[in-house]
Amino acid sequence: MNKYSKQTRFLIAVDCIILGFDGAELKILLIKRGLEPEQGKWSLMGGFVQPNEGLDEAANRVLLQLTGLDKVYMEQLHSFGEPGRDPIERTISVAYFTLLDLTKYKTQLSQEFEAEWFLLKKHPKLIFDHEQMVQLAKSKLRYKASLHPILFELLADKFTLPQLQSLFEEVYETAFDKRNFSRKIMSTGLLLKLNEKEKESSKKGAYYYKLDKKHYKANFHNILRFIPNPNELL
Amino acid sequence: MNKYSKQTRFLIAVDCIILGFDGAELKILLIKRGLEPEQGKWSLMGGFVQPNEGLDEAANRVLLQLTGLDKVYMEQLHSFGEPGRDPIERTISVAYFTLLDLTKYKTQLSQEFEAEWFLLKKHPKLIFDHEQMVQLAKSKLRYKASLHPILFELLADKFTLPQLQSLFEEVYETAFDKRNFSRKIMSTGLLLKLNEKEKESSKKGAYYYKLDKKHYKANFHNILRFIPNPNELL
DNA sequence: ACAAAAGTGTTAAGGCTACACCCATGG
DNA sequence: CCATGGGTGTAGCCTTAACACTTTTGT
Repeated sequence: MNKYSKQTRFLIAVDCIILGFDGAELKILLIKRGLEPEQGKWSLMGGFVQPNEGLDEAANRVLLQLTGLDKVYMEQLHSFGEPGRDPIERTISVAYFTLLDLTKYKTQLSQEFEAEWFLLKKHPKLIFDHEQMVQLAKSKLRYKASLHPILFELLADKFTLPQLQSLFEEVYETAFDKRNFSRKIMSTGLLLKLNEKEKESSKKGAYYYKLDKKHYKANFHNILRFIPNPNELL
Repeated sequence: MNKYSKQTRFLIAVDCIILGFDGAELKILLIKRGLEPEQGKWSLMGGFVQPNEGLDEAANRVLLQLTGLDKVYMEQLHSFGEPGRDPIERTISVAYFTLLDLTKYKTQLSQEFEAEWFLLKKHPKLIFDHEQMVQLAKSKLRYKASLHPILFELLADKFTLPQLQSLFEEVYETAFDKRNFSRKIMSTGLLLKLNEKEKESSKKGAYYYKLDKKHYKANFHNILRFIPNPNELL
C-alpha cells in the first residue's frame, strides 16, 4: 500500500527529566549538549526516536545510555511541538520523567555526556523549552505525590521515616508535623517495619522500613492524601 | 546551520477523543475513516500535523474541521508511538481529549466526514490503537472529575442540579445520594443559583445554576473531592 | 548528664455518610 | 388529590490538625 505521500515528516525526540534524591536534596541530571546549536549549554538528556523503537523504548534507551540504569520509574509527561522550539529543524519532543534513588547510582554516570547533578531548586538555564519541561515535571511531581505513593521511587529499598519526611519536605519546600506525618504514612499500610536501625544520623537510631511491594503495586493508583493542604502547596 | 541530517523523520498526527453530554448520556464522536487503510471503519477524528502549526493548534484545527467548534475544553492526553500502530507508515499520534455540551452543537456536524455520535459505553470497534486512546481518556476523565470541576465543560451555561448529578452518575456509572451530592457541590462555591427554573422534566421545576466563572478559573486546579469513594469508581 | 534526634497520644473541630420527609406543580 | 421529581436537615462517626513530652544513646 502507498504511504501517506503528501504529508510532511518531522523529527521526534524524547527528553528525560531525571530527578534523584540523595537523602537530603532533590536533584536533576543535566548534560552539556554535544551538538550544535547551543553546544556546551546545559540541557535535558534526550535523543531522537529511531525507526524501530516506540516512545517509551526510546526514553528508556536514552536513560540507559546516560545513567546505565534500567527499570527505574519513568512516565510520559507531555509532548512539546511548537514549530520554533528547536531552531535548526522542527522537532517534536516527548518529555518523560524519571525518579531514582541517587545514593545508589551517583557514580555510574556516563562520562561521554558530561552529565552533572544539580539542585532542582537552583539549576542552570536550559536550552530550548527544556525549562518549561522541568517546570511541568515539578508540578506534576507535587501533584501526583500528594495523591499517590510516588516519592518512594526516590528512596532506597530501606529507609527511615525521618528520611521519608525530609523527602516530602524537600519536594513541597515546607515542613510537616512528624506525628501527623508518620500516622498518615503508616495508615496507608504501605510500609513494613524492619528490625534494624539507621544509626548514622542520630544517637537513638531510626527504624528502617521497606515498602510492602504487593500492597504498593495494587494500590498505587488509589487516591490517598499524603499532604495536609495540597492546594496551598501545589 | 545544518539539519540533524542522519535522523529519520516521522509522520505526526493528532487524534481527538471528543466527548459530549446530551443531558442524559455520555457520547463520543467518531468518523468513518476516509482513507486507506481501514477505509470505512470507525475511527477517532484526527489529522496530520502541518509544517507550521503546533500540536495544540493542530488538534484545534482538526476539531474545528469536524464540529465547527472552537474554544471548547481540550487537553493533551498522551502520545502514542508504537512502530506498528499504523500499518501503512509509522506515525506518532498525540491524543487530545475534548469535552463539549452536546445539546448545543448536535446539528452542526460536518457532513464531509460522516461523523456520528455513539454512546461511550457502547461504541463500534475502532481502528489502530484508537480503542486504547478512548480507554485512557475515559479513565483520565473519571480521575480528573473526581478532583476537579471538569465535568461542567460538558454542560450548558445554565443547568440544574439534577442534570449535573445525572452527568456524574453517567460518568461513574453509579448513583449518588442527592442530598450529599448537592451539599458537596454547593460547598465548593462554584455555583450561582439563578432565579429561573427548568420545567421540562418535572412539575415542580428545578432551579438553574450557572458557574461562577472567576471562581471556577481561579480554583480549577485545586484538589476537591467530588466523589465519595473515588477508589472504588476510578 | 546532656544534647540530639526518634518516637508516641490526646483532644477538639470539621467533614463525611447515611438516612426520610416535605414541597410544588401539572394532570 | 395524587403522582412525580425537587429540595432540604440531622446525628453519629471518622478523619484531621494542632500540640508536647518521653526515650534512647553517644559523647
